[in-house]
Amino acid sequence: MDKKVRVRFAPSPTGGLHIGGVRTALFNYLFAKKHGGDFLLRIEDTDQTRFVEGAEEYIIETLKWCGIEPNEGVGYGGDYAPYRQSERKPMYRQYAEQLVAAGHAYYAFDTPEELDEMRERMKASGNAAPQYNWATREYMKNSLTLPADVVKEKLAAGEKHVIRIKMPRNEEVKFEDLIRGWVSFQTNQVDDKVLLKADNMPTYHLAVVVDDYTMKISHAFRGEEWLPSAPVHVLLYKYLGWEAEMPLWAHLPLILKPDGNGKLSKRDGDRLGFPVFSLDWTTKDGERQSGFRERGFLPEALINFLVLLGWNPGVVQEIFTLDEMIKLFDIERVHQAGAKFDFDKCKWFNHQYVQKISNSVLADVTEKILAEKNVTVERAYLEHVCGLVKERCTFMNDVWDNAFFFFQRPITFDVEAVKPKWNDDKKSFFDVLISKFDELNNWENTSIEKCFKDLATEKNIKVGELQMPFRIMLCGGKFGPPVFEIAHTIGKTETIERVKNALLNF
RNA sequence: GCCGCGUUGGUCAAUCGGCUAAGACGCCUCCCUUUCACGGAGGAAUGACGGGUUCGACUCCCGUACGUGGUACCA
Repeated sequence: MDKKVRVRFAPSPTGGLHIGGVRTALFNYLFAKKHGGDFLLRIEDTDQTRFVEGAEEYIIETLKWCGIEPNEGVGYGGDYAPYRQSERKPMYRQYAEQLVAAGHAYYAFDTPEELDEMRERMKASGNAAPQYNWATREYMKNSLTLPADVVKEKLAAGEKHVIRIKMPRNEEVKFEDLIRGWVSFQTNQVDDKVLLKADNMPTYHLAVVVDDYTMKISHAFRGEEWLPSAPVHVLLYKYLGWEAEMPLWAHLPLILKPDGNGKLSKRDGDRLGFPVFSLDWTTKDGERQSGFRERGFLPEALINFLVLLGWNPGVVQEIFTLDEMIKLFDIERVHQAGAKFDFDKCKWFNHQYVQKISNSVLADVTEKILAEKNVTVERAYLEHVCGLVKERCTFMNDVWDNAFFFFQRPITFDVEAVKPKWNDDKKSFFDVLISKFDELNNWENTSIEKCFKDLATEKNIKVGELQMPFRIMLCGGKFGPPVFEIAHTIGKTETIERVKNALLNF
């Protein structure tokens, strides 16, 4: 690659960041790192969206949490500041005017009501999707139809207007997408998109082109939903005389809903019982959306899951570190088809990563949960317990559910699992067991087990039939690590107490 | 409706014309464990359809169907 690689992540801060956005950022990051280039964060805010409180910070925090931080842009600084669209407002007008002067764009004075009227009229006459285009613009109020002096007057009077691109007739616009190859469009299929709105803010179309050009972006990755407007962008580069500087485009496949139709939307998460946001997010209406982080996901797991959604390195390996991803990443190996979000697989990745984390980190997370429940335990004990139950934890915050009986006596007992086979022989076994345990000097797994089994043999009862009641006495139910391990961990006194206590319930 | 993009098991997917079509998630069976889980061994399950091109097509081309995106002074 001869040009310096510079990619950008340009979310609009309209709400939190959903995983589609995270994946776009991730691909940008991997590509930039792979080629030793820059990864910058641009914020596409507008007058309407820039006031969504905390959205920008949320985006930055997400990238930080995921470990895919930009090295330039909002929050990071750089030579091409400002990086916030709202702060670049003055420069867009200049380029829009340049296009008008060159005859590639024009002023349009139509009010929203007039536009609606036009669309209604066209619909009535059989046009299903009326457009402001080469045909209709002749009947509208714009600088193409109005006399020059009238236009001048209107502008001088400060009349509200927009600037629209003048799409040529019967031209073919094509470009080579990094993922899809050559894509072509007929210009009469696309309408005269608004470039500059009446409030002087650019639309996305003008903004991407101007920003990508002025920020020297070399490769532009975005969701597939932008593909239909790509010809507008290509033409804009041409009309502005920047054709040679046009970035290489890659339109990423969409992430689809797991249950059928459409792309995964921000509202799908809580509806289907899984998060779609990176972090917890409260919308303007006060609606709470849960995030992967708070749900107990590890960023490495989320990233690993997402990177494989729409991309595959062609090796059997599935668990990758960020560095490995960078090494293997190849934009041309990104799929063309959308991929459905699979929460089960996502959980599987998380389980894999939870197994890798240290007991100490797991203990940190668990400590907070214990505090909420007013349980205090020694740190070393906590870490030991974390180690014992880790393999059955899918989430970081699963320890309590799998280990509560290490911290407090079981409140309920699964008596149904014991009762049917319970008898006086077994009861007397446990009565004796208590005293045998009491005499036991060495409270280690093996000695507890030996003591237990020896007594079973002596009483002529199958060990297996005794282990289950023992487990239920200690944990309350049919779950948990090996019983003797539990007995060893909670200690001799506690074990004896629990057996005594349980005997009263059986 | 029109335009764009896509289509290998339920899901993520490998294959760059030679296929007895990898692997993973999920599901099922068995082993380990008289708990749950982990681990191990197996299993069921895939090229949308119809035409070409070719000695040979999942791979290339065309049509159809289906899916999906766009069709806003939203991004």
